[in-house]
Amino acid sequence: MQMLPVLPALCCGPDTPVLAPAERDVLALRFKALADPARVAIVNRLATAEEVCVCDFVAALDLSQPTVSHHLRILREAGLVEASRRGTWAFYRLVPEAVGALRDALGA
Amino acid sequence: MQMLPVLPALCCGPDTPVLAPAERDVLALRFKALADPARVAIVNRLATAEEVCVCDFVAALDLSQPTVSHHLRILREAGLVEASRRGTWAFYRLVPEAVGALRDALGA
DNA sequence: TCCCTTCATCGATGGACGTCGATGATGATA
DNA sequence: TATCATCATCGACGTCCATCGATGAAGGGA
Repeated sequence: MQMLPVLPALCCGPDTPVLAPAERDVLALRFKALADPARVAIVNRLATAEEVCVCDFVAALDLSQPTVSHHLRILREAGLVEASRRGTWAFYRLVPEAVGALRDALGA
Repeated sequence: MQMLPVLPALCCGPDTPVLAPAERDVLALRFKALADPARVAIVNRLATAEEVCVCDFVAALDLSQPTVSHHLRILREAGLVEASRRGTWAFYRLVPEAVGALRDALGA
């Protein structure tokens, strides 16, 4: 069998539909929220502590208070954690559904 | 009961041990590998295609060939994908164990 | 041998990110 | 009211990252 000269050789067939750009962006945004050692430590701590106040994170991590607040903000905007103020302190806890959705994205 | 003035009030008890720094770093590095829409799309495509050549990624994503090669390099160094050259083309496929380990890190 | 295709690497550039000190907002205490 | 503690926001600085054009390495075909 002879090949057509205008179609020299193909490594793969026609492309299958790609993941929708919107889904790619939201998934990347959530993974980006975990793409930092400090934020990994925060989520890990919340996974076993139910509820943790900011001052505890500042004491545990070796970071300044504004930096810790910055990381918590990123996790909050990604929907992975949620905060509630009681008196002087702010307590953070995990959002299990968001973490579960991220886990599902990595395969059944 | 009256409180000691030098210990005004505490929001939480003594800190529990944090996640080991080495583990935090390696987890953050792998999540960072997924913290980009292009790389999310690459992994998603590999999850349903078994083996895909670079030229297919260049055609599917709206990025230049060097940029695609750059993203594939990051995923390779994170251990999430592996490559093998056959003739002119380079084929990439997923490393299921690495993806599974990342999924396990998000909860049992 | 020469040319073409595929892919990786290099160098540069613009933008995003992590970090901190300073400041502001809010609640508790005296 | 005045003061203190907790926490969020702001502004700035240094570094890392995504992107591209240009170049190089390697293989296939004429």
